[in-house]
Amino acid sequence: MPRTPASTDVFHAVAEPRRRELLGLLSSGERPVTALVRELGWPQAQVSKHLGVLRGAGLVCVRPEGRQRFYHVQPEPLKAMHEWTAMFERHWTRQVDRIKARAESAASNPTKEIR
Amino acid sequence: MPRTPASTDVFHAVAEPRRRELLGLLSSGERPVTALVRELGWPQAQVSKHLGVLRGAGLVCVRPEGRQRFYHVQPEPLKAMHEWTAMFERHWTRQVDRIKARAESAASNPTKEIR
DNA sequence: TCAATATATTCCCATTTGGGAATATGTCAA
DNA sequence: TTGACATATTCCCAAATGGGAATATATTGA
Repeated sequence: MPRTPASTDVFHAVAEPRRRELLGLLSSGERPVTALVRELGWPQAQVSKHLGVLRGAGLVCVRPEGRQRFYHVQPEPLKAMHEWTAMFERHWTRQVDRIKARAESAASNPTKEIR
Repeated sequence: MPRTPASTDVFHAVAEPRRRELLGLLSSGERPVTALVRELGWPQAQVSKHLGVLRGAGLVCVRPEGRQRFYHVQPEPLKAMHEWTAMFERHWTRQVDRIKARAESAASNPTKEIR
């Protein structure tokens, strides 16, 4: 059974907190690698490697300019993730409803045990 | 540098496609392990192991009943993921706008090169 | 052409991961 | 108590992962 490698799978790619941080940074605008290295404070090799994974997952795109490479976010795959999680939206809204109902019931019956 | 283990981190937990499948199944309602094994067709040990990871990440909850254990989705952590991806929403909506604008411009200037 | 700059890739290593098989644990029913 | 059933855990293994250090590649300017 082949596992889905982080190098091509969006979910795996963003599972790494560092890569989320990197993406977050890029979300505020296109940047060359040097800028990322400076802002993140990581070794350059690591930044490049993480960018490589994000690139493989289609989460970022490169625009070469001279000897620099400007990276920017490619949001499509994240949209898929967003939609997958949305599948469970009704669960958490329902849960909030339950909690609210419980709180209200507790407020009107102060002696009653909360459960 | 400690990595975030799949056993406690939501993003890692959900990075595994099998676990997404499992969650998807559970999203349609609480079930005992036996039912999951039957519906998924995986070895029982694997189902239990994946459930263990999901449990560790707070994504599912157990309700013991006799010798069975009923699992159900615990949506809170997914909400966090949903919100994280939402951070990039403006990117994909903007991108759609760009694509639309391009298509419209192409439609009104049929001879112009698309870029 | 040569040196400097920007970035990617390679090699090595410790750790984690998921699968398979076997086994342990807990619960019920006879 | 004993055996069947439901589920979790352990052990072993091959593969993948991220970090560090070093090195390769490409581009620009002197």
